[in-house]
Amino acid sequence: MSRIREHNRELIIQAASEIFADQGYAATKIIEIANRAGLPKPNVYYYFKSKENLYRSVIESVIDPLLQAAQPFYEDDDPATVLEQYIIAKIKVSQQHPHASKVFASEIMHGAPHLPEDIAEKMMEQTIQSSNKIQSWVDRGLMDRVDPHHLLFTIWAATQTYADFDWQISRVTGKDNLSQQDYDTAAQQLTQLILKGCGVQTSKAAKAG
Amino acid sequence: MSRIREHNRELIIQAASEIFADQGYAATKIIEIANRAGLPKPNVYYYFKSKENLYRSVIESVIDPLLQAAQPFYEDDDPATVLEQYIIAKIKVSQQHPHASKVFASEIMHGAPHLPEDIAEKMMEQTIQSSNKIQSWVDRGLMDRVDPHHLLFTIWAATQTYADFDWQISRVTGKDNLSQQDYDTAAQQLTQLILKGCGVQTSKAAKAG
DNA sequence: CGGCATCTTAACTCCGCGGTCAACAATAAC
DNA sequence: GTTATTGTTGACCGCGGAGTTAAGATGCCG
Repeated sequence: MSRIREHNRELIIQAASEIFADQGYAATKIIEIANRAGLPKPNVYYYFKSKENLYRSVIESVIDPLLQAAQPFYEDDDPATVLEQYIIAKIKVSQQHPHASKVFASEIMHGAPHLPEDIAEKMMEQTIQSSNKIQSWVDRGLMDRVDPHHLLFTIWAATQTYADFDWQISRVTGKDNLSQQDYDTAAQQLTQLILKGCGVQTSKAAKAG
Repeated sequence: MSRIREHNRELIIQAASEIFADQGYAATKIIEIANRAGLPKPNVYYYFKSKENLYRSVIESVIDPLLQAAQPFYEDDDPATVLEQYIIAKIKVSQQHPHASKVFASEIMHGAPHLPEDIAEKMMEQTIQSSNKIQSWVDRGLMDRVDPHHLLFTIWAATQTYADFDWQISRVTGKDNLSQQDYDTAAQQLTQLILKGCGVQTSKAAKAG
């Protein structure tokens, strides 16, 4: 893989992720992507054979941050710690990968017609693990008797909303872009809401001991 | 407006809202809408002059339930009552108007390019009213010092997710469609989460007295 | 330099979909 | 009945965007 190839593929994927996020798959024109990348249209076809292929490359290029966010569930067993870290990680994804988040959201809203099955499975696997862990906390009396699935749905929705519905959020807050402080506030308030709302025993002792 | 006209317009709008929700604006073909409505394509153009016009009609046909959901904020002043009723109403919209919800979500995700400004303003107005009310509860010590905007974002996201991301929810829960019971559980758990999580004084006394 | 691979570009094809039209059928008005 | 209005239909047009091609430019080895 030559330097030029690598470089141009990156340019194109970056441009594509922005435009796919902005307009959705069907409304996106290859020439727009080419223009944003500063390249002629046939180059896009030279490096990626088709629009669909490019789209899949975009999705694949951004899976990692999305999957990484679930790490806290594998690294600890204290509900307060895990849930807090998970929420922070999720909001960070929305903040740092807004395009990726939107492409994914749009994809899932329309029934995930392009999502490779192995990726869908990986995410499903993570979900099962996370649910089981939450259930175990419930069983051990470390938090209220919540339904793990509904809890996850709420966390996903509340964290992703900062990327997916940024237009709405801009309008309501009156800011074109949220500041670091805004994201911190969001994460902190949501953490508080979830922990307190689920009656999580915030036992730092459990971690220290 | 003749009977036939009224009837066919309804058929088309119903079909259109399903397909727009399913595929998004750009990916939707008029002939698909016509087929689902059981009419030839030119009829769609006879009753609605253009695709864009039809799309706007779809949006307008479903504004009411969306706006109605905010009623609880105007009918009461007890935080526990209002928030509970609001969450129930919002989830009911997701349950009863899944297509409408999706069309709106998709529209907003892409920067609301087709949303009539007067509708956007109405929603903005509601948001301001709701925020102010929440702020007044905070000021009166009826709940924790939460940021009203972030609280609303969370409620919106968590309630809409049951319509917008139904594919994901189906996969995780293993059910093609959620039952009435599932929606009730979701509403009840989310209410509990929000009320407890925001330290809302659940004073039925305030209402009775 | 020469010779090979990689990259770039303008000009092109193809086709699907938004939108139209003109003739026809059905209904309503009298 | 006659006429006017409304509704239906198949065949059509034009555009714009996905994808192609073939020639030329550029880099990359000796």
